[in-house]
Amino acid sequence: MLNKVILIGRLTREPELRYTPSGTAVAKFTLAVDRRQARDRERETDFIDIVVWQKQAENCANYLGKGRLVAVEGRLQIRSYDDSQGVRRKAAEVVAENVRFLDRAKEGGPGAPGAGHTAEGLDYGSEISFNEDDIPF
Amino acid sequence: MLNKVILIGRLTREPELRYTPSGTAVAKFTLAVDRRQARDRERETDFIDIVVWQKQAENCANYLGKGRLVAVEGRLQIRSYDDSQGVRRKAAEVVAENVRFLDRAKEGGPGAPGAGHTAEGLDYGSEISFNEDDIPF
Amino acid sequence: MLNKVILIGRLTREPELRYTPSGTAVAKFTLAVDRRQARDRERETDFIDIVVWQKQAENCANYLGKGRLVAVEGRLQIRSYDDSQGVRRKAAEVVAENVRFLDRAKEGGPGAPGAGHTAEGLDYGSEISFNEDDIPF
Amino acid sequence: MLNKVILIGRLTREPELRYTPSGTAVAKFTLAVDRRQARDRERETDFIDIVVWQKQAENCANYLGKGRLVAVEGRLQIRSYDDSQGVRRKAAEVVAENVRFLDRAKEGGPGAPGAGHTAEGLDYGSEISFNEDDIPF
DNA sequence: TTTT
DNA sequence: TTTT
Repeated sequence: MLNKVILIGRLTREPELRYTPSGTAVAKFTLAVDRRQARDRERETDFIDIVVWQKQAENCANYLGKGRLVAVEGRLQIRSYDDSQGVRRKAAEVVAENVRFLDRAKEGGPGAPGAGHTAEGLDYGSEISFNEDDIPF
Repeated sequence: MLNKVILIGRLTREPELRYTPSGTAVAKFTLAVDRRQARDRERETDFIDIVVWQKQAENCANYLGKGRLVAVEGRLQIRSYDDSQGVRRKAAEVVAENVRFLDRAKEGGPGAPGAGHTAEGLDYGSEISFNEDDIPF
Repeated sequence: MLNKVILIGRLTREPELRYTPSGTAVAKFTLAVDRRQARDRERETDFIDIVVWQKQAENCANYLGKGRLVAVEGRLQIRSYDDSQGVRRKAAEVVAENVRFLDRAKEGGPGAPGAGHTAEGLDYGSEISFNEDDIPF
Repeated sequence: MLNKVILIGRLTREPELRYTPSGTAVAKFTLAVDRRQARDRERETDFIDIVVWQKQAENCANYLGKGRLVAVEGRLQIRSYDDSQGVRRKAAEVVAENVRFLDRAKEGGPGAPGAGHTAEGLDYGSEISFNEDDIPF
């Protein structure tokens, strides 16, 4: 009924971009999300698989690279599949609805295809917005 | 950049439904959200104004009534306006992106226009969905 | 850095309660979380494993049963382990920080050890709270 | 019952730190949270008041300054009060449970009391953590 | 398999 | 009253 995940973490590698047979863009990457903890405990990290679709998949592939800090909003999806031995397995991933870029791309580095590219410059796709001045109350 | 609110609470009254000049539906209601607290402290409640747009506004007006339990997902919006004395005021409201109905309408009561109406039976509007079996990885 | 999950769904079975060697209570259960979707598509559901610790583990074991509707707030944890064939596997679960009971226990049914037990009657454990009347601004 | 807010934005000014009569630290600041929107629309921003208590209040006062990017997790609180004309008013603020610092302090600038201070170096206060290797399942 |  |  409600399934909402919000993560902030760093990409462990470049996003992988593919296309479905019908031509829809899909990107995958892994996010390293550090657990907050007492100073004296060794750091622990969750490595969380992210799937992004459509326009945002292409934005991620074009502008994100290893080590970049992002905020991901999405839903937790548990998929069941049979492995090569025919054993039923489960895979967990976060299907991102929004990916926000929280730091700048390094100059000339991977995920930095040109100067001046930032999340601000991206095409967010269509998003319906309303003007609250119109509220008839 | 990120502005996400998730609330669970009960409606304090019937939703009010209006239309903008351009014909877009808008509903408003107030949610009573109890704060969790120790048993011995008196109960405290936040009364939070909710605004809903379009199809969901009409769903809320048709199926929700006073006392109904809902989950609201949305964003916190702070509006500035000048009051009748010309003093600058601020108003806070949650602009709902999704309203989930968590209990059943009472038979024949307000917000229960007919038998068998539940959140499950509503038209959620268009929502793009992808089949993970198509993921080309 | 930030890892927040909020789910609403129904328990697929009774919670299992255990204790660590050091005596800490842990409960596990699975939540069935329906994906929202267009009316004509078949219903799909994510089955998400939940882990709860301490006082809340015991509350869940005492008051929750199969089919109960709950809201879970927690973090997504990805654990790595080696299976019986020595193959590295990953397990995903949501470590709950809060479990809210959204419907009443059925009379005399499982998860209903006595009359009048509701989420409202539970001991939430210690929670620091501040009185905003004290704010010195 | 559930009241969860997650924001990412920039401080509009230095945090103000005060103490209650009983000696508890409270900090206040305002977060500028840009709304995502189509490229051609003028940018709109919500200015959201944040209240932080205790140890985190002091961390914010010591390490944050104008323009710093943070993630805030908390709850939306609506307070009622009577203004100087005796008119009942409402104030909305987010009571932060966690404030994460998402960029580095500028060298020598305000909110940068010394070299090497980052969110990582802060004392997070006590946080109970469990070792999943202990899970008795 | 992993990020700062 | 406001941030990049």
